[in-house]
Amino acid sequence: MVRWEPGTQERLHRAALELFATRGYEETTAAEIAQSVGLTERTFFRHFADKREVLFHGQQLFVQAFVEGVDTAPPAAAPIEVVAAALRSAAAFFPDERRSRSRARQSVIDRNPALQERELHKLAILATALAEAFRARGVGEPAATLAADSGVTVFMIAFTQWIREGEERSLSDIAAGVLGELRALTGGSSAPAA
Amino acid sequence: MVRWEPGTQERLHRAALELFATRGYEETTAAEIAQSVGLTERTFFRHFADKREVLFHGQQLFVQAFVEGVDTAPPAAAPIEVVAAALRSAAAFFPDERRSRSRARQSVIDRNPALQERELHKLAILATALAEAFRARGVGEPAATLAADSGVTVFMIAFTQWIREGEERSLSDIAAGVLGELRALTGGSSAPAA
DNA sequence: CTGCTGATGTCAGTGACTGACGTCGGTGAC
DNA sequence: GTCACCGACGTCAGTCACTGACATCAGCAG
Repeated sequence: MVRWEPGTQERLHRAALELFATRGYEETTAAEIAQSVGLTERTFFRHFADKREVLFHGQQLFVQAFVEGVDTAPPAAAPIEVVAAALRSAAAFFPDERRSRSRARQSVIDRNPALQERELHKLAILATALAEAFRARGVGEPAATLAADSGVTVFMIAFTQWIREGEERSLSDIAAGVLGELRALTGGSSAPAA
Repeated sequence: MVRWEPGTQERLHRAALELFATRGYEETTAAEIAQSVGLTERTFFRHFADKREVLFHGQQLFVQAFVEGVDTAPPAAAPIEVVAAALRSAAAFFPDERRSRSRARQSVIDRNPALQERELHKLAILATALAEAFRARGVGEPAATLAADSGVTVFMIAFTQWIREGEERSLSDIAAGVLGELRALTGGSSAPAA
């Protein structure tokens, strides 16, 4: 018999999402989350740096997929093509089955400014990692940062659309369309997909 | 004789910046900031929603300048031209005399993740306001959001460069250059300014 | 059997914030 | 002139996020 249940962080993450969704983020204390899975507040804070962080458990893999999309793009690809490749790689992390769960999670974040701030910070970290990946391919500054930030912006616009009620296209398809709009906006040459 | 000194928020803002810069953000309590200008902690929190907010006092005018740049651009201007106009308007808020003070303030923010989160949030609010201004001009979605986000991204890259030690170009000039790089990156037509 | 390790519990403390209520010059109605 | 009201502030008590220090104890290596 094991002394403690395994997967502590995952259990806390699920419990937190559940409580935040039903009772609200501010109305839920860290102690309550911990108690709901049979742990103490102190243990909660050993696993997560702060109360917000519990909602972002597992994001690491997503960032990794996004960055790998940049790393594995053909060496000769232009930055904008690399962004497109990274977008496809990142979008693969959100198959359609996940749409409903993603929507629920985003709803919690959208309802609380403190959580929005943390999300923005995570995206900034992602953009920093992407910029570094671009530099590793030989892209200079400020092009690397511009490409990274643009990629994140396009992704978030596409993601927001993806979880919208009634939307049925895949995240990858939506992202490709938004990237086309960006090209049209700044370059003026390629028209956005219909 | 007045009962209280005027300009309470401004005094708190200055005192906070001073203390954060010398002692560090986390090592400075809200009560200390308040006491340093002869007030109590309770009064501090009547003027600022939280401890971070004191550092962002006055940002409203900057956002206003940025948005007005969009509003006052020629009706026929293409979105990318409108972004350029908004950038000039926003950059006018940071004349070269302000470079040193801006650098000091940014240094405080860069040293603390909590402050970075708040700054990101402020930028997100700015981007939202800009997107609304674009929509008011008849720009649809996602173009409006893309233009707004791109404008903010370009501004921040330029701002970061502007406060760099040794940099002597004006913020406006730097921003114009970065915008050119963005066009080159996504459109591929116009080369960045040398 | 013994000693060490790692995840957890317990406890006490700090600091960010908040609600309730009291204080008191300044101001306008009369 | 006075008197009621208002607005900016002080005081106090309380909650909750978070932290450091120390204790506990099943499992594992020897």
